[in-house]
Amino acid sequence: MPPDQHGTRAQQRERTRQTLLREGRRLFAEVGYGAVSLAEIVAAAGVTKGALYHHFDSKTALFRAVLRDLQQEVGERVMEAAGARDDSWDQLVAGCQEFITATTAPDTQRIMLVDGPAVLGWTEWREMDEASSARHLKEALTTLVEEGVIAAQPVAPLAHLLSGAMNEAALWLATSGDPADLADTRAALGRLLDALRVG
Amino acid sequence: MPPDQHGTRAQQRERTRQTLLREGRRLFAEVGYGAVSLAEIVAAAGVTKGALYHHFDSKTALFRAVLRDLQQEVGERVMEAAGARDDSWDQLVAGCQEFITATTAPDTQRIMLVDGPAVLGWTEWREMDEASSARHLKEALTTLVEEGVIAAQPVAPLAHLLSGAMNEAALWLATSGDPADLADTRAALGRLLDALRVG
DNA sequence: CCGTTTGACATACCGGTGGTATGCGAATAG
DNA sequence: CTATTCGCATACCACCGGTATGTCAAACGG
Repeated sequence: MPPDQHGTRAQQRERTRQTLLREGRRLFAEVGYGAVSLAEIVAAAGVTKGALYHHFDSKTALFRAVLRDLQQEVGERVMEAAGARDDSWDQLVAGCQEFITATTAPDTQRIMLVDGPAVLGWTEWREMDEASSARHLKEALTTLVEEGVIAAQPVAPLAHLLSGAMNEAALWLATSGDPADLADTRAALGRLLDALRVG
Repeated sequence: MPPDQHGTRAQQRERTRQTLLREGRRLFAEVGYGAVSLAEIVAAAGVTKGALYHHFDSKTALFRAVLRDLQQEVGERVMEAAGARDDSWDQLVAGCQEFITATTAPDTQRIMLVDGPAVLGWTEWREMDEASSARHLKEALTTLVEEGVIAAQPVAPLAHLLSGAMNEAALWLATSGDPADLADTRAALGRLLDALRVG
C-alpha cells in the first residue's frame, strides 16, 4: 500500500474547494460580499450548499479564505518586485509601486480594500494584511532606519500612513481611468517617500 | 391662518426621525451595519418598522443618512480648527490633525471608515467624503500651490494619498490605545507634509 | 473479494431578515 | 362637523444564512 496514489478522493475534494474559492472570488469581486448569496456561489460552482458548508464554516469563512489567497498573491508580487533591486531604498520604492499596480485591478479591490475590513472587522483585516504585505513594508522601513537612509523614528506609524495612502490611491486610480493619474500618483508618492530621507 | 405654529404634526415627525437616526447611529457604530437588524433599531427607537420605512427607503438609506450627518459633523470640526489659523500652511496642518483626532473616536470609525465604503460602494462613499471633508483638503492644497508654498503639481493625487493616510492612521490609533502612537503619528504626518514645501 | 466504514457531498428544513401592502386613528383643512 | 391627509402600526412575504439528516461511492480491513 504505497501512498503513491492516495488519489481520487482527496483530489476531488481539492478540486471542489478550488472551484468554490474561484467562483466565490469572482462573485465577491463583481457584486460585493453583501450582494452575493450562497445560492449563487454554489450554483456557479455546480455544487450545493452542503458542499460549501463541508469545506467552509460559514459565508464569512469562505470570504476569509478568498481574501487570504488574494493577499498572498499581492504579497508575492510585491516581494518579487522588491527582490529585483539591490539597494534597500530602491526595494522600498519598487515594492510600493508594485503594490499600487497590483491592487488597482478592479476585481481585487472590492475584496481586499473595501469589503475586507467591513466583513472581518478592521482588526482581523489588519492582522491579515500585516501577515501578507504590510509586514514587508515595515521590514523595509526598519532596514532603512538601521542603514541611516531615513531618519530614526518609530516605523509603525509611518507604515500605517504609507499603507493607507497606497490603499486609497489604488482605490481612486481604479475608478479614474486616466493613465495620467497613475503617473501623477507615483510622482506624488515618490515625493512623500523622499521626504523621509535624511538630508 | 398664519403658519406661525404649523405645529405638533411636523414636530412629532422630526422627533421620530431624529430618534431613528440616533439609535441607528449608535447600533451601527457598536456592532456594524451587517450585524444589526432593523428590528433592533426600531425596538431601540420605540417604534416599528412601519415608521422606519415611512422615513427611509431602505436600511441602506438610513445608513446613508447617518453617515451624512457624521461626515458633516467631522467636516465642521475640521473647518473650525483650520479657521482658527491665519496662515494657509497652519490651516492645512491644523485641519489634518483635527481630522485624525475627530475620526479616532471608535464609534465614528466603523460607520465612516469601515462600513461606509462597503455598504454604499466606494464611489458613493468617496463623493460623500468629498462633499464633507476631503473638499477642504483639496482646497487647502490648491491654495498652497497658488501661494507657491508647495510645489506646483496636480492636487488630486496628493489629496487622495493624504486622505488615505489619515484614514488608516485614525483606524490604527483607535485600536492601539498607546498615547505615544498619536504623537508619533502626528510627527510622521508632519514630516510627510513638510516634504511638500518648496525648499 | 466482500462487508464495513468513512467522507464528500445532496436534500430538506428552519428562524430570522429586509422589504411591502394594508389598516387605523388622530391631527389638520375646509 | 365632515373630509382628508399622514404618521405610524400590523400582517405578511420571499429569501437568506445556517443546520440536521440522508445518500452513495471510494477506501479499508479481513
